[in-house]
Amino acid sequence: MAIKQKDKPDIVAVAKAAGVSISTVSRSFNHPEMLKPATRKKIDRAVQKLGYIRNRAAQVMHGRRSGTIGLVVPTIDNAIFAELIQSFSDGLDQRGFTMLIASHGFDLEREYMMLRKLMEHRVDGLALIGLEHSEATYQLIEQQGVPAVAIWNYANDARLSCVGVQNSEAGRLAARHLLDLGHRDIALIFPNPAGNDRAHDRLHGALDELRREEIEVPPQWRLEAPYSIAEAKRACTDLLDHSLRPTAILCGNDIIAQGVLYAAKHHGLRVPDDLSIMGIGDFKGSGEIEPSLSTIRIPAKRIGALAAKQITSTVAGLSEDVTATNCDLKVLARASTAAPMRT
Amino acid sequence: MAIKQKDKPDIVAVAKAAGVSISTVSRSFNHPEMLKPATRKKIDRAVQKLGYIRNRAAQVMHGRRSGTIGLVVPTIDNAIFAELIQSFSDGLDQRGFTMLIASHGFDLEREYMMLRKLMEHRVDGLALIGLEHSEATYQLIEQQGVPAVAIWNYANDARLSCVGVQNSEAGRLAARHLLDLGHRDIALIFPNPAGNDRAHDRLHGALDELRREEIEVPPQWRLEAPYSIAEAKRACTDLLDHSLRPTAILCGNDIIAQGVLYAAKHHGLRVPDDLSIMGIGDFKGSGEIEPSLSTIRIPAKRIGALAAKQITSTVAGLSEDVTATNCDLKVLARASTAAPMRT
DNA sequence: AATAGTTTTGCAAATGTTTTCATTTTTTTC
DNA sequence: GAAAAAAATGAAAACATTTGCAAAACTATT
Repeated sequence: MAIKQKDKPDIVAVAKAAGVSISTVSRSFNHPEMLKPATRKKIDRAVQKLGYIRNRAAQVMHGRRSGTIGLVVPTIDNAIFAELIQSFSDGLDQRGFTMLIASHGFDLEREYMMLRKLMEHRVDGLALIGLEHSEATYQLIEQQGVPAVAIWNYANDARLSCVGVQNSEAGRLAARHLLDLGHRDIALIFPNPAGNDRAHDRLHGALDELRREEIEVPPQWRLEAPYSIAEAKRACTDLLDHSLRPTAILCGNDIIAQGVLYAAKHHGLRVPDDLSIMGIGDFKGSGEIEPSLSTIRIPAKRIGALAAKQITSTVAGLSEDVTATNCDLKVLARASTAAPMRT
Repeated sequence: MAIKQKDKPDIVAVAKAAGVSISTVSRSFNHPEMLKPATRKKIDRAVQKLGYIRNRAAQVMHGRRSGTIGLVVPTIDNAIFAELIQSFSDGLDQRGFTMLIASHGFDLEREYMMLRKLMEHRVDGLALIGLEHSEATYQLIEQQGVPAVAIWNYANDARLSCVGVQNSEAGRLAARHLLDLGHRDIALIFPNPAGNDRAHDRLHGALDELRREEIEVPPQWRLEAPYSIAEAKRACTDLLDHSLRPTAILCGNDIIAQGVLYAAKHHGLRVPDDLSIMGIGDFKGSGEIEPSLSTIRIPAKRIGALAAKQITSTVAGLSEDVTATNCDLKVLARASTAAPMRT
C-alpha cells in the first residue's frame, strides 16, 4: 500500500511537483502578479493534479487573519433571526469571510462560553445580538481586543458598536398606533424579558406610552409567552374566554401576534372588529396573513447587511472607534387593527 | 507606551508567568491528569491573569482536529431549514464542535466554492443538504477524504452517508391523502426542481401516485412558486379566479400551502369546503393556522440531531462506512383538507 | 539511607505557511 | 553586447502549539 494514504498534500508537495520553491508557490496564491505566467501555470497544474487545498490554520499562525467572523445568537430557529442571519452571512460572504455560528438559547452564561470557543478559533470579529450581556462577556471582548458588533438593538451610549433599532421606540409606536385608533383596553403579551433587552425595551416602551395617557394595564392583561405560535395561542385563551375582554392586544413580536390571531379566530372573534391585534417586527409573511398583520417594521435584512459591513470594515482596520447605527422603524397599519367598536 | 499592546498572550507567556515549561502548560490543557495539582493551579492562575486563550490554529497544524463542522445549505432563511440547522447546531455543540455555515442560494456551482472554502478552514466534517450535487462537489469530498453527510433526502444507494426522508414518498403520501378523500381535480404548486432534489422527488412522487389513478394534471394546474408566502399567494391567484377550479391544491411545502391558504381566504373561498389544501413538511405553526394545515410531517429536529450524531461519530472514527438513515413520514390529516363537495 | 520504581517535568523537533532579504534571471538601454 | 535596472525566484526564520524521549523529582521499599 502506498504511503500517501490520508495525508493531504501540502505546499511542499506542490513545490516539488511544480519544480519550484515553496516561496514561489506561496506567492502564486498571495501575489500572483509577481510570478512569470509560465511559472504560475506550472504551479496551477501541480495544484490541480495533487488536489491541493490551502491550509488556513497555517496562515493564521503567521498572523494572517482567519477570514472568519463569529456570530452568537440566542437561537437560529426564529423567523426574524433567520432573516438577519441570512443577510449577515451574505454580507460576509461577499467580502470573503466565513461565518462561525453558535446559539445559546437566551442563556447569557452560555453566551460567554460560546464566545470563548469562537475566540479559540481566532475569529477576526464577533457579532452578538442585543446589548445586554454579562459583564464577563464585555470584559472578554475588550481584553482580547476582538472587533465586535452588537446587532438588533441601538443605544448611542453602547459599550460596543451597534447596528439596530430602538426597541423601546418600537414598543412605543405600537402602543401609539393602538391609542390613536381609540383603544383604551389593551392587553400585552411579551416574551420573558430576562436576558433579552429587545423584549424588555419594547415592553417598557409600550408601557411608557400607555402611561402617558394614564392607562395602566392590569396584571391579568399582562401575559408572557415564548417565541412560539402554538404557545402564544394557548397563552391568550383565558384572556379571550373572559367576558371582560380587551379591545386590543399588543404583542411583543409577530410570531406571538400570529398565535393570538389564530386564537381569536378559534374563539370566533372577528379581527379587527371584535379585537385588534398589533405585532412588532414585520416578519416574512406577516403582510400576507388574512387579515394582514399591523406591525412595526424592523428592517432585518438591512440590519444584517449593515452589521456585516460594519464588522468587516472594522476588521480591515478601516473604521476604528465605536459606532452606533440606528435603523428606522415604520408603523405598518394593516388589516388586523381598527378602531374599537362602541359597546 | 508599553510594547505589549495588541499581542495576545501565548503559551510561552503563560509558561513564563507560571514558572514552568511550555510543554507543561500544553499538558495542563490536554492531559491535566498528568500534572501535579500544585502545578496545575500555578498554571491556571497564570492563564487567568494573562487572559490566555488557546490558539486552535496552532493545534490544527499539529494534526489535531479543528473541532469544526461545515454546513452548507441552500438558504438559512427558511422555516424548515432553520429548525434543522438549530438542532444540528445543538447536536454539534453538545459534542464540543463548532459550526461553520455557508449558504449558496440553490446554486450548485456556488455550493462547490463554499465547500472548498470550508475545507481551507480544515473542517473535520461536512454536511450538505440533499443528495443532488455537482460531480465536482462529490469528487472534492471523496478526494479530500473529508467525512460528509447529506441531510434531508434519503436513498439507500447514496454516494454519501445520508440522514433524511424519502421525499418521493412524501409527495406520494400527500397525493394519496387527497385521492383518498375523493379528489380528482388536483392542482400542484411546487418550487423549481432544478438543483433541488427534495422538491423534484416530492413532485414526481405526487405525479406517480396520481398517474396510478389515471389522473393527469393539466399544465395550467401545474404551477411553480419559490419558497415565499407572498409569491405563492400571488402565483395561485389566476388559478382560483378561473371558473374551472381544482377541488384541491397540493403544495410542495407548508410555506407555499400557507400562501395558498391566504389566497383562498382572500378570494372568499372556504377551506376545506370549497378547496382542500395540502402541504408537505409540517413547519412550526402549521398546526396552529386556522384552519390547521393538513400536511406530511418531516421530523426536522430529529433529522438534524441524527445528522450531528452521524457526522461527529464518523469524525471520531467510530463509524466508518457509508450509512443511510431513513426517518419516518407521517400523514397529518388536519382541517385544511376534506372530501370535495359534490357539484 | 540507598535503591528501584513511579510520577512529573523539560527539551527539542515537527507541523504548513508567509515574508524578508539575498540571489539569480531577464529586460532595457546605450 | 555589456552595464544597469527590473523582475522573478529561493533560503531560512518565524508563527503557537503538541509530543516522544530523556531527565529530574519524588515515593516506597528495604
